[in-house]
Amino acid sequence: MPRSEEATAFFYAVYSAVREIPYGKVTTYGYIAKLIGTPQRARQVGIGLKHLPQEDTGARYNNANVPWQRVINAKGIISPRSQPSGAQNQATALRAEGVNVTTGSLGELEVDLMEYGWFPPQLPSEEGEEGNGNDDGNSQN
DNA sequence: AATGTGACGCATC
DNA sequence: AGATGCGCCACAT
Repeated sequence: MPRSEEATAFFYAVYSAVREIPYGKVTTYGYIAKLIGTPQRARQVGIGLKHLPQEDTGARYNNANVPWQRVINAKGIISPRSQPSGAQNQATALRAEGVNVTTGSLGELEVDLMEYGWFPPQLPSEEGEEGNGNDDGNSQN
């Protein structure tokens, strides 16, 4: 693992938090950052997912046990900066679990956060990890 | 070692 | 409304 201890620990916290996102729900990079106690590091959350290991590397967190597809940006749009087909790939993965992904006129792949967003409240003294995660958080209106 | 880039988000203009 | 600036900091060159 080519990263510093600190970066590795941060990435692990990210992966661990992402694993808490329920099937068929999505959340944002910024929210994951907030959940692990570093609300200003949404960008680093993206970096962590970008470097999520392949399943066959044997890494304990990998693209098979971390639902990376459930993380999108705060605008409710699948990050267009991934691989050329990466965004489409992510959309396909989300649709496979029942998430309605719409395509905008400019090709943006959007998810309705009111409908599918997962934003449970986190306790002030609870950072790094949280044992619960039951609320599905969608309380529109 | 230094600089540029970027799976982001929010305040401002 | 859309555009720009800035904080954040791991990684590639």
